[in-house]
Amino acid sequence: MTDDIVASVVRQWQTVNPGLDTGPMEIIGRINRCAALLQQAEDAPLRSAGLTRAEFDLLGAVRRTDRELTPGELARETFSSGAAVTKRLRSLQDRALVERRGDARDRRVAHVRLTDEGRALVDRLLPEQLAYERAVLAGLDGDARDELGSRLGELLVQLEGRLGGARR
Amino acid sequence: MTDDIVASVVRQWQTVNPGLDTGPMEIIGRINRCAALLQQAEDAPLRSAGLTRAEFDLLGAVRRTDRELTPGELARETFSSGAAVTKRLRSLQDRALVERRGDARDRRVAHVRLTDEGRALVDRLLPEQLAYERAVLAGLDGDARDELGSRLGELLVQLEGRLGGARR
DNA sequence: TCCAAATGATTTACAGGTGTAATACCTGTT
DNA sequence: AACAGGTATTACACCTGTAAATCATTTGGA
Repeated sequence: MTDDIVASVVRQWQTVNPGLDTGPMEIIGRINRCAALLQQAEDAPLRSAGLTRAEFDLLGAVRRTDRELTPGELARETFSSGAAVTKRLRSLQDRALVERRGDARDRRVAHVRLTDEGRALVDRLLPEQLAYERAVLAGLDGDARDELGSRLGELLVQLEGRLGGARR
Repeated sequence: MTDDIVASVVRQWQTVNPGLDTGPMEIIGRINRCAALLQQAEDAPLRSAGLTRAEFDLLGAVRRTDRELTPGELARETFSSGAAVTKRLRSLQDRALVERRGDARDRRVAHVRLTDEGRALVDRLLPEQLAYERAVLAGLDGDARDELGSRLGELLVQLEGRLGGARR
């Protein structure tokens, strides 16, 4: 049983400040650290396809909802600012991965959909990502995986409730 | 038992692409989502203290190791580029939170330490952060917390092994 | 009905942080 | 004395968010 980074960080804090209740770090520190490592690992294949993670998330959001989305909806769906979505859409449109269509009724809004190429790109990249993730998770046995997923789900519900988790 | 965001995203993918093995999303999607929500929540108190999260991480690294660190060590410790560390150090030094000292032997390297103010700031902010985290985690019972921490530790070891987790 | 104000969606302007790559400097070795 | 390798900084380009601007729609009286 080897130690992970967080365990050694916690030990350091305990040495330097023994009164500190470092309990939360064991969970939240690990979550942050896992997320950072995963992003680093998964960004490489995306970059080699010419995409940012944020761009991939945007394309994925359109793909999985299976209908046209407005920029505003995309901003909410991908948890980024409207301005960032605008810039990403321009770039993706220049590369013919998405198309914009104006709304007939309300000329303020636009509708975004994937081009065939955009859709094909997502459908090629997503299985790669999932395969990598599966490989990482193979180090845990099945019960541990199920447990982990459930517990994370409980925590995520807590977090969503505590922060304006307004959601459809 | 309510649904979290990831559950609904997974459902969307299953509807649109039933052949997809979305299993890994249940864990890794949740980790990413939790990390994003936590960072958003914890950045606010930091900003009101005039600090970036990255700056706080840097100060924390110096505080917990309890000795002077070089910029290079800080870059490795905080998982960011050397250039970013340089800029952060300048800014923190301008605010008198850290001090630089040149090495007598090897004049390439510098040694960074906290000023009294820097140390006081970390010691004021860290308990706040931990208290917030404790409040979030209070929604899970003790066994669930222990389980979650252990499982995340196992996963993190996997990830560190798979990526050059060179670590003391 | 008509118009002014309020509301709303999106885009543009600007400032700040980050990483890569190029640069400056230092050390130890041959 | 030159060079190979390591450390820190600077230059540049890019991405992001906040805030302001633009344009369209809806609303609430007169």
